[in-house]
Amino acid sequence: MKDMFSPIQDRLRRAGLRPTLQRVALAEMLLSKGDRHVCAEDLHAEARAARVPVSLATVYNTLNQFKAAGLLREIAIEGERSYFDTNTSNHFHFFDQANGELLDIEVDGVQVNGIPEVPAGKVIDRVDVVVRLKNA
Amino acid sequence: MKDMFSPIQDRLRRAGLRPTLQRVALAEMLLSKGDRHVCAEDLHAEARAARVPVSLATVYNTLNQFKAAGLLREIAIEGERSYFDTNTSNHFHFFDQANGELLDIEVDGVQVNGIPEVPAGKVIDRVDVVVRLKNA
DNA sequence: TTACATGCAAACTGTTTGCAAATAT
DNA sequence: ATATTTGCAAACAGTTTGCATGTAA
Repeated sequence: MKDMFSPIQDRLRRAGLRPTLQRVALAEMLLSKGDRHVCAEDLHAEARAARVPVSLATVYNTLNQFKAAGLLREIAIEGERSYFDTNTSNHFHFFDQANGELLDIEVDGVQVNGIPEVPAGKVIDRVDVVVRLKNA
Repeated sequence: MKDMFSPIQDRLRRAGLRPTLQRVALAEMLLSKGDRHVCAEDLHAEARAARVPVSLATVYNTLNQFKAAGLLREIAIEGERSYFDTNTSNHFHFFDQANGELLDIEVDGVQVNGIPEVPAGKVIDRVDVVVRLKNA
């Protein structure tokens, strides 16, 4: 049984990241229970609540490393904190301005048409769509 | 001639803001030369260069007041600084990730179709579209 | 004359970093 | 054994605020 590694450990290794206690724990929380939208502070609190010994600085560093490795995506929402999305596939967001909540919109069926020509020497990396909601 | 006020002064007054020296100068720079995308630091530098006596704190306060008054709009781009857009009409943006530049996309012809039903009790406030560019 | 606006410096928030101790390979 | 990672506290950037001074009405 000595070569049994968890899928999370393998995934970190493949991303070039050593599967340390903290990284495995954070990756487990982020990547194994469906799509999530987290900020550093929240994830840190959650980790501490789960008795994972990790500092806030390490949570920040880890989120950035995961983002650089393509395991997470940063969401562009104006405001104080940075948010990260565990869904790295092509999709859009509802943003509830009343409570700051984020919801995924699966991209099937959503289309953006009529985007004008991009400036010379540039190509489209991706298109972000945020549907801002307010109370009715 | 005693009732000759500049259009900018009137506009501030109508927004419930006293047309002080600083506010008039900033409004002039922002609202009278076409659409602009500015951050506080840049606007402050520009004002100082134009010999307008204004502190950075006042630039921040003024941008927030103008935003609250609907004279400006904040743009949701992840990153360090906040950006404000003098174009408050319905439009989208190109965001050049290589240099952080923003460009307006006029909304004529651009359409977003197939947005799913919004959660109960909520309505769409507006839809933000950011087309992220990278070098070809 | 009175309420509001400004400037300054200090406070604050979210985030990053330097360095010594701990851990993965 | 060695390179990497961690934690802590200090540093940092952008932004906001408290208070005394100045200005608009």
